[in-house]
Formats: sequence, C-alpha cells, structure tokens
Amino acid sequence: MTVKKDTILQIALELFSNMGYANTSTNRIAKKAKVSEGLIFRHFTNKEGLLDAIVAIGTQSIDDYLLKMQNEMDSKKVISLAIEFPLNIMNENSAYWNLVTSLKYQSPEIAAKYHNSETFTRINKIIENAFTNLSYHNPEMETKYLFLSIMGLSSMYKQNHNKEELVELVRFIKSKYQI
Amino acid sequence: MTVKKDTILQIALELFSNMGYANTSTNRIAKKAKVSEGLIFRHFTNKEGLLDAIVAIGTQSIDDYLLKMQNEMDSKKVISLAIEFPLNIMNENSAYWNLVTSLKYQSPEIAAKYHNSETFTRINKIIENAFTNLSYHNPEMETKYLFLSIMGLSSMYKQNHNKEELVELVRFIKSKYQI
DNA sequence: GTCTATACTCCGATAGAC
DNA sequence: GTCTATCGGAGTATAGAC
Repeated sequence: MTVKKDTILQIALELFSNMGYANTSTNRIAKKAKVSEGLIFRHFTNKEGLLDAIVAIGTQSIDDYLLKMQNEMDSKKVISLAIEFPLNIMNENSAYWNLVTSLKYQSPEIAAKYHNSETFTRINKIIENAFTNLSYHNPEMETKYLFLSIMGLSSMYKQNHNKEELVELVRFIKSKYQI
Repeated sequence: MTVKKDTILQIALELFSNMGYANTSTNRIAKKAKVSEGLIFRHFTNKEGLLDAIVAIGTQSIDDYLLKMQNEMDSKKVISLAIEFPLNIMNENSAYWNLVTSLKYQSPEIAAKYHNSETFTRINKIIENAFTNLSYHNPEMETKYLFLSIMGLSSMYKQNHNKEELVELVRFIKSKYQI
C-alpha cells in the first residue's frame, strides 16, 4: 500500500460518505487527494473498484467488534456491547458506517451488492444467545427490538452530532436492560 | 393538476425512491411516464423543482398523521399511534418515506434543504407530552428512546419487506408500553 | 438538439529504489 | 539500468440536464 493509494482511499471515503457515491466524481477525488485522476484507475480499475476497496477496509472493523462480542462470556456484557455499538464503531468509523448506509439508497444493484446480510444474521445470533442466557421470555423478539434501537441510534447519529446526547441515550437504554 | 403532470410526479417518486435521486435521469422518468422530457421542465423548471413538488405532497400525509396524534386525548393512544407510525405511513407512503430518508445521504446542501427539523420537533413534543401525562419518570428520555425505535422500524422496513414481521414487532413494542 | 460533466484511456516524461 | 509509482494532459464516448 503506497502512501498515495492510501490517500485516495481516505479522501474517497470522506467524499462518498458526505456527498454520496453517485454524487462524487473521480475528478474531484483526484483533486482533493492531490493525485492525478489516472492514478485512481491504475490502482482500482474503476470507480466501483474503489468503492469495493473502501468497503472492504471498513468491514474489517465491524468484524473485529463482532468477534469481541462473540468472545464475551458475560451475557450482560454482550448486551452492553451491542448497545454501545453505535457509539464505538460510529465514533471511530462514522464515515464508513454512513457510506454503507447510504448505499442502500443507490440503485437496487448497488444496494444488493453491498448489503451484508451475513453480518446482520451473525449479530442477531449473538444477541439472541445472550437474551436466552439471561432467561428473557421472548429472546427472538427482544433481539429484534434491541436491534431496532441500535439501528435507530445509528440513523440518529447521522443527523445529530451532539455526542453527549448520544451517550446519555446509550446510558438510558442500558438502564432498561438493568445494565 | 393535469393528468400528465400527475403521472410525472408519481413515476418520479417511484424512481427517485428506488434508484436514488442522483441515479435517476429525467430521460428515464419521461420514458416511463410516457411524456416528452421537455414537459418535465415545463412543469417543474428543473430536476430539483420536481423533487420539491414530490416532497411537498408527501409531507402533507405526515402532517395529517401528526394532527391526528395531536388531537388524540388518550395518552396511551398517542403512544400507540406513534409506534404504529411506520406501519401506517410507510405502508401507504413508503416510497415517499424512503425518498426523504435517502436525501440525507445526498450532498450536504440537499440533505439540509430537505431535512425537516420542525416536524421532528413537533412529533417529539407530542410524544413527550403523552409520557408526562402517563407519569413516566423521565419523559424526555423515554421520548427519545421511543423515537429511536420508530426510526429503527423505518429503516428495517426498507430492507425487509416481510410485513408480518413488522406487525409482530409493533405488537411487541406496544406490550413494552403496556398497550 | 446543445452543452457540459463524467468515467475511463493512453502515453511520454520524471524521479527514486534497488 | 531497470522497475515502479506517479504525473499531467490530451483524448474519447456517453449520459444527462435542460
């Protein structure tokens, strides 16, 4: 990974995330990254190849977090990690999260290509398992409900950059689960 | 409102919602609506004017729903209406909801222009008032939390068209509020 | 039909690493 | 002296707004 290639990835992530994928021209990326436009295509073949590379990097950090949840033995801690997910991941990686979310609203092909249902299934299983261990009456529905809150938290973060409010909300949600 | 003008609005809503605003060409809208491309510009000046008109129509149905909530005296019923919001509005008006959500992920200018913070404030006040009447300990946080679930429900609806699951989730959430 | 923007190509030149 | 990363810019084809 050369320094310029890395710069392209960073700038493209930033622009895709802020302006939308369709709305960001390779020309603009090149200018902002201070590289020649041709270099983008030399490294990533085409614009979608660049998107692929960006998404692949971001996916890694999600997977790391899931692994952490999976290895956590204390079920309360698992729920806690799930609730904190938006705070943690999105704090460090908000541009990526924002981008992935926005891809849902591109053409159906793009949406389908980048929708990672496997990850969703995985996180669901981890949470459901925790609720089962904690003897909740309806672990399946509890999981879906918690998942909803997490998704809502994510979408709220996009509009509202008041981090204090987010932290407060996370604390409140935790209290609902006696954590 | 002529028939063709109305057709353009409908088709454009459908396409903007499915393919994204930036990804939908006026040419495509015209072809699908079986009108000349020029007619779009005669009626709506430019592409953004068309978007304006579409958003304005959809906003109306949201406002109607809010009015219904505002006029509801039974606070439990207000909470109930809030939880059912995704089911009701999105069922009848999913394309509009989808479009408005997607605009958040366009350029910052577009996002700001179509972000209706007034409506969000209004719905928040209505819900908070209901929680206060129901003597919840922390109406402000309860409101934010419920709002989160509603947003999550909305975003879930986009990916998952299993309506039964949605209905079940709505029932489950209501049970959390003893409704 | 017009004009602009955009994805993408090609290539000669340069500078540094080995 | 070769190889690799990069530049810069000319150029094409097409799509899209109007």
